[in-house]
Parts: sequence; C-alpha cells; structure tokens
Amino acid sequence: MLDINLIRQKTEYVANALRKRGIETDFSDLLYIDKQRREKILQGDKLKAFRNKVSSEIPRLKKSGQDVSAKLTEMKNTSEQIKRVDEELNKLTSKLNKILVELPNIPADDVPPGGKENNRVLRTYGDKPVFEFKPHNHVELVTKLGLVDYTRGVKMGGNGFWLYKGKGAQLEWALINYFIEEHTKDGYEFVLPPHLLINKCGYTAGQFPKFSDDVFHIEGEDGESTHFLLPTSETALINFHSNEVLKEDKLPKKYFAYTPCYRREAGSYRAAERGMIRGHQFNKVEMFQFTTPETSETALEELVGKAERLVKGLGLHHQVSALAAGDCSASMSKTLDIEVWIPSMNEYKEVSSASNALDYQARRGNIKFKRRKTGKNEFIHSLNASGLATSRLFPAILEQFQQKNGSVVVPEPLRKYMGTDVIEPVEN
RNA sequence: GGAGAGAUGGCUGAGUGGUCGAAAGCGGUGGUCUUGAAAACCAUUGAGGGGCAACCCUCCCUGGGUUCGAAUCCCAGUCUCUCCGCCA
Repeated sequence: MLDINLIRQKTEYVANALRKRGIETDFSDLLYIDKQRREKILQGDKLKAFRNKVSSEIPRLKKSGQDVSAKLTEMKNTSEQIKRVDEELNKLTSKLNKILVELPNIPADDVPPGGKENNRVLRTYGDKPVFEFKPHNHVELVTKLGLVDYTRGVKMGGNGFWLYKGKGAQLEWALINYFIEEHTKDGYEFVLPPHLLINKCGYTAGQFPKFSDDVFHIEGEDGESTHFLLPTSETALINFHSNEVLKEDKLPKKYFAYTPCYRREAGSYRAAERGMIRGHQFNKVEMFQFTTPETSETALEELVGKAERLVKGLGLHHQVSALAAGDCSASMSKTLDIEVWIPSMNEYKEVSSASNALDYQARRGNIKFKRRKTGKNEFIHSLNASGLATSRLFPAILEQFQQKNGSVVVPEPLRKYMGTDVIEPVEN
C-alpha cells in the first residue's frame, strides 16, 4: 500500500514512477475522495467535540437541580447527525482504500522502466557447458535415471503435477537440506509455517485482492473462500510479525522457511516448459528479512549474495539480472533475479527472486518498529528472496552435469546428503 | 463434536453507565546517588487521525444496537484458554 500523504504531496512523482511500470494513473478521483474524506472527518470531529462538551455538563446541571430536557433533545439531534456523518465517512474511506489497495509499489530510482525486455544482466558466473556428445534434456534424463515420474504424478494430481522418487526424491531433499544448513549457519531462523493461510495473509503480501485468481482457494460450507494454499512462503512469513511493533535493536529479523508452493498457473502452459519448469506445486526455501528503512538496501544485497552463493556452491552456470519496473511484482520496489542455464531450452530460468518491498507490505500488514531516538513507531521494510527454488535447479543440475554414459555427477555440497557422487541410470 | 471461561496499554492486571485513555505492578527512558554497577529514590512513558497552530477527534477483540453519554448494558461474529469425546 502506498502512503496517501505521499500521493497527495508528490502526485507527479508517484505518477511518473508508476509510469515506469507501464501504468498510467490518474489520481484526480483519488485526491478528490481524499479531500472529501478529510472534510468529513473535520465535520464529524467538530460535532463530537460539541457532544462531549455538553455530555459532561449534563450530570453537573442535574446535580444542581436544573432542567436538562432541552439539552437532551438537542443532543439526540446531534448524535443523529454524527451517525450520518460517520456513515458518509465510512463510505469515503472504503472508496479510498479500494483504489489505494490496488496500486502497485513505486519502482526504485535505479530500476529501469519498461517490461521484461529491459531487464539487465548484471553479472554471469561460469560458462555454458560444452558437450562432446549429444546431451539429453532433463525430461529424458529424469526418466532414464528414474528420478521423476510424470505419468504417475499425473495419476495423483492431474495435469501439471509430477512426483520425485528414489534418487530423485533424495536429490530434491538434498538440495533443501543444503539450503537449510547454509541459512542456519548465517543466523537465519528456520520457520515451518502453515501451508493453508487465511485470506488476510494474501492481502498483506500484496497478492490479494488483485491476484487472488493465481492461487488455490479452500472453500467453507457456504462456498466462500476461507483459506488458500500459499503460492510462496513469503506470503506466510510477511505475516509473522503482522500487527506487531518490533524493537529497533532487534532488527533486522532474519527468517527462512521451507514449504512447497502451490500455484494455479492458469493458462500459462508452454510446450517449451514441459518437464519440471512450471508446475502447480514446487519446493522452495525462502529467506525473509524485516529491517529498518535505512538498512533495507544493503539487506537486499545480502540476500542476493546468499542466493548466489548457493548456486555457485552447486557449480551451476548462472546469471544475475536486475528486473525492469514492469517485470517486478506489484508489491516490490526492486527485484533481482538469479537465473540458471538450462542447456536444452537454451535459456536462463529463474531460481531465485530477491526483492525489496520497502514499507509497502508493512503498511498492509501494520508492521512497525519503535525508533529509539524519537520514540515514534515507523513501518519496517520487508524483503524476501528465494534461497532457492528447486524446480529449476534440478533440471539444471541434470543437464549441466550429465556425462557421456548417461550418468550425472552430483554437486559436491549434496554428496553427503545423497550418499553418492554420481547418479547412475537404472532399469525401469 | 459437546460444556464452560475469557479477550483492557510492551507485559501482568484493576475497572460494571458520566472528570476513564483508563488504577496498580512490571518493563522502557531520563535523572539523583555511586569509582563503576546493582539497589533505592525522583520524573517520564500507549497508538492512530485531523488541523499552519492552539487544539480537537478516535481507539479497552471486531461489527451492529440501546443511551444525552458506553471499556462498562444488549445482539451477532472472531479468536484464545480449560475440561470431555473423537482422531493422526
């Protein structure tokens, strides 16, 4: 949520910033409602001040034996007026919020304008592997190696689901273990949150109301959505401290969570993404930080650095990109992606997205900290970064580390969890 | 699933129609004392909003209602806790 005061005071600045996302906003309606609303507040406050004044006089007058019936009638009238004004005020407030809630975050100054095509590659690690044989794609590899079963996955979950088995399940779990170990070493606190969240959580994260259709909803007896399956544990973690006032010296708060992520991905099927590039469920470890406003920028660098170290540790060729404004999700002011090379697709695919939401989510979730110096409560800044999502790493590992004989070399950090250095083909 | 209890400031906890935004304690902050610290003592200490300001308004789980006036009374809902039953 954007600050209405900012929109009121720097209307052009906000409009220009949102233009970078490719959004044309006309704030005249919003500002008009805002003005009306403040007038209503003033009107109501005056009436209430009057009511309070007279109400406190009444018991005194009664005690001294005076007749107060005229005042009582007058106050009844005043109270009715107040009720009417409050009703109008409520209408204006919800009108205002309805608009405000749908506005996306303002892109940071150093975020390039435009859409995907303006994403900038900041740096690249390693080189594209060169094969002296005809390399297989990951769908062929997982089948030959018996790691992932698409047919049986679909028997259970339907289209868009797969299952891991044998060494595949172990490899998947090894990745998660590797991440957990690294984050724990870095002092992040491990959280296993609920996977079903109440709708308020989606609102705080910025997922709702606009992108409510992207997630799986759970309906109650009346057919209304009561919960939803989290599309990323960010949605859970941002709510960890909702409606709390944190102590400044306890910041930054650093967490990480492991959960599967559930997404509808309606209409996003692409033949090029068959395999495990895009499914309704995938595993992800997510890092999260609550920081003071002045430290969120360096926190973002820390998160990107951490995610990058994990990919480097696996020895995968990858790049880091700065997303253009239009490619950043609505809640985020700045996003850096880490993309890993998938040889068969001839493409880099996202394995981590690190973002700074500034106070956008904090406003929605009412998350503050007490500034020691001033004693005032301020909104915290929230940041999140995948660390990492497995569903693209798995194919990348198989494809980048495949051998001529069809086996795959296990990245060093995973070997202790796998109990093997190489995954060999199996009889199916 | 059945029965009961409860929800008040950072925390504990008083308050059952009118100087209650709210006692008291703890905690926090500042100070006195001390070589320093502790203890003790003194002072101070909720949040949000409107207004240039003086100042005013709102908030005692949420939403309605009664009343001139509600933390306090009534209705609905949410959540928490305890006990019983059932189940992983």
